[in-house]
Amino acid sequence: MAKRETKAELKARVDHVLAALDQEYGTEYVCYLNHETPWQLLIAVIMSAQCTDARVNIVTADLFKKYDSIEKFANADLKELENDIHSIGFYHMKAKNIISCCRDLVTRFGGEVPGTMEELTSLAGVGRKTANVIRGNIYNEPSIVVDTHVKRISRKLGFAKAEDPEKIEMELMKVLPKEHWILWNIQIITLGRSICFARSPKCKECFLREYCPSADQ
DNA sequence: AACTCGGGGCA
DNA sequence: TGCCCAGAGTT
Repeated sequence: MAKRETKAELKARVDHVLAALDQEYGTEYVCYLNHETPWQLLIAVIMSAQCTDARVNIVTADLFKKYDSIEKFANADLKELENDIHSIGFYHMKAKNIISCCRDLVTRFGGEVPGTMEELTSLAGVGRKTANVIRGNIYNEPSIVVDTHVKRISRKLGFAKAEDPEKIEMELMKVLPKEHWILWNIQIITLGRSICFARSPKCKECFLREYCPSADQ
């Protein structure tokens, strides 16, 4: 952008971007992580930190057969669980956090996954990103999931300029219509995996090209 | 704010 | 080989 755009201009551009995302990816909401229950989603998201959903899904297929309840995880042997999730990386910390998290779910929350940011982030291995996935998916709360894709693409589109994920969240809350938040998250992640790569993005093929100040060419 | 944890994918 | 990747915890 040559000159600073006004709030009205930004809002108009946001609307165009949302419409383009809807047209390209559709409005059907799909969660990438395999889960049948809230606690399974929680554990899957904890494991998804810094690795792809596809790899998490490979692990969870067997994992949720072996550990078919929160209590099984809460009483799991650390070394054994580490081995069970060995292929996803950061397995030591994640295994330790999963056990600690599930013990808390049993002792503090009656075996249920809580729904507030404070409660969720008090659990081991759960930060704002994971908490917002749960709030959005399980509790249908308006929640912006700021991962590296959302962070990068929000910066490129000029929707948020902060570096701190929590501040990005706040900036996006001001810009985006909240009924779109969950869908927007999924669409942005899809865009990030298919076109808007961190390195060598395919701007020429991007359907948001005309709305993106950072597009090449 | 910087550092650590980690294996898999890909050039 | 080297570099990147859907984060969170600790100092």
